[in-house]
Amino acid sequence: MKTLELCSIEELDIEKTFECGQCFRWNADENGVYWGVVRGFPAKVWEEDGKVCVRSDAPAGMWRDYFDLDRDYEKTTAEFTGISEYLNRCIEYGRGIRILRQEPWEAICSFIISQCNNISRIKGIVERLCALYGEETAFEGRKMYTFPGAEVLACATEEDLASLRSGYRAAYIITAAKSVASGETKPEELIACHWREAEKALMSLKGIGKKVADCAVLFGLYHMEAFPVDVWIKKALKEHFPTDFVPESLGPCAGLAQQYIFYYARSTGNAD
DNA sequence: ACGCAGGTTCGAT
DNA sequence: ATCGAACCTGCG
Repeated sequence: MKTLELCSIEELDIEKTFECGQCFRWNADENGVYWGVVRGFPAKVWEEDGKVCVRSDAPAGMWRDYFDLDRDYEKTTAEFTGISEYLNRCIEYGRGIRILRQEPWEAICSFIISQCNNISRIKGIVERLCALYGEETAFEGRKMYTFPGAEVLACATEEDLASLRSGYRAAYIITAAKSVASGETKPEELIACHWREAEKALMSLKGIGKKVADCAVLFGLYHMEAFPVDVWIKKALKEHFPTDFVPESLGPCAGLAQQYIFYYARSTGNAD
């Protein structure tokens, strides 16, 4: 077990990053310390003396990758700064957010669950899923669970998943799990190919439409071009962007812009 | 109580 | 192509 000083709190704002809606398994305790499990490793993350610290057994280098720390966000953000006053405000408001490089299957499965749900319920379902089918690992006196692999869920039936209370999404989870477990869907290939290809492949699965596919492509397959459009983004686009706006105009990291807009729109609209 | 929540599918025009 | 309704569940 080791503690790492990861980066400055300017480079990474853990609260914004974990609460902006891109992930569902990081939870803050009463001290503002975040607990989660990444790629099988339980961990906690906190701020101390202007630094972000992380404690875990994960191999060196994993956290820089997970938090996308080798990308220059100032430079990336500059690509879509100045396009509109509104977008500038979103960028300013979301400064410190980083796009997490989540596990492919976890992202696919989590965003299937996210459809037509609010964040607290999504988190509840995901937590029950991990407790039921993930591996238990002890960490600083807490029981934590890994995200179950597709091969495990591929063997489950809808009845098996009933206790998750995921509703009609249970069938979608199983379909996707079977596709990944059988090798019909190969996440590594979807990471390597063009993001439109990955989007198309995911959309061929039942229960995955454009929005869920784009979330998985952005957060789990690391294609920063993807620009998921949900009700909040739709509303923001309608109210603050020209009618002929296309996400491609934001450049190769449109997905980051999406997350700034989403976070701002949701935080200032209402929220759960 | 009853509509709605980070959508998607299916059947009817 | 486009348009609703239906789909589980739970929270306000």
